[in-house]
Amino acid sequence: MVRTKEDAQKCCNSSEKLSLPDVVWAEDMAKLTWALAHPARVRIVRLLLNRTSCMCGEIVEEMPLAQSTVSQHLKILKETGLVQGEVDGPRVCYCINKEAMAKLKKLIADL
Amino acid sequence: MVRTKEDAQKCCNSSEKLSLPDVVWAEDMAKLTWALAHPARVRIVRLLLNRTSCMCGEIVEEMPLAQSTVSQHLKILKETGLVQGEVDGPRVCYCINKEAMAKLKKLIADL
DNA sequence: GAAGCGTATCGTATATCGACGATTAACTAT
DNA sequence: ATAGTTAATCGTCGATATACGATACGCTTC
Repeated sequence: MVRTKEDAQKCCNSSEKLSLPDVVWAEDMAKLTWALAHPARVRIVRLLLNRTSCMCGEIVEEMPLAQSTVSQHLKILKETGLVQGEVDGPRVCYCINKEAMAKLKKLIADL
Repeated sequence: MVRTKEDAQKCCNSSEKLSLPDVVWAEDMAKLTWALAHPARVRIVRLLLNRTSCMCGEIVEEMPLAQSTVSQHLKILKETGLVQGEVDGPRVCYCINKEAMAKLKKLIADL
């Protein structure tokens, strides 16, 4: 346990100027991480990564959620760019956006 | 644009059994990513990574938020394990939990 | 023990999330 | 056109997140 002011100094001995990271960068990061900040969305992403692409209906089948709820999660994933949907007649074929995924991975890896 | 059922088949040609990832794993991932799912928390984490440790008050100074709000974000970061706080007399010295950070990085990298 | 400092917690208000069923929209096939 | 299939959207509700000021707590110092 730190006890004195000197110890505190030692504890926080970084003398570098306290420069906050770019606000835009933080919002970017937050947006992408937020896309994965729900178990259902994590599972959807994992599912798509395993299958290269997937019909919306197939996703619904594998989730203990209503179709409308899954659709909402997919909408969020699309908005963050992590997932793309391609219309296929009455169906929609979802797949991972690899660039967005790479961006997320890089952002986290570079933390 | 995909047009026929055959094309759809081609689009979603994965014949592997649709096996969902572990629910626990998904919740784990969601919990950790949720910790970063807010710009303020991203900035706090970045700040701590730059400084190895930091007094709560210093964090508050750099954020456009009230002290109580920053304290709440720190609480969330502590609950997810990403950040540790060490009491130092009247102050609290925060630092990154490197194991938790490594876990997050691995989870994302292995996606 | 009283005062001062730094942080956590409480209480509250607003906004957003997450879930669902119902409905609508888009496309196919008959 | 009509019916059927699939996905998106709407409306709603309860739960949670986020923000703040006010207050309580813990520690140090006098």
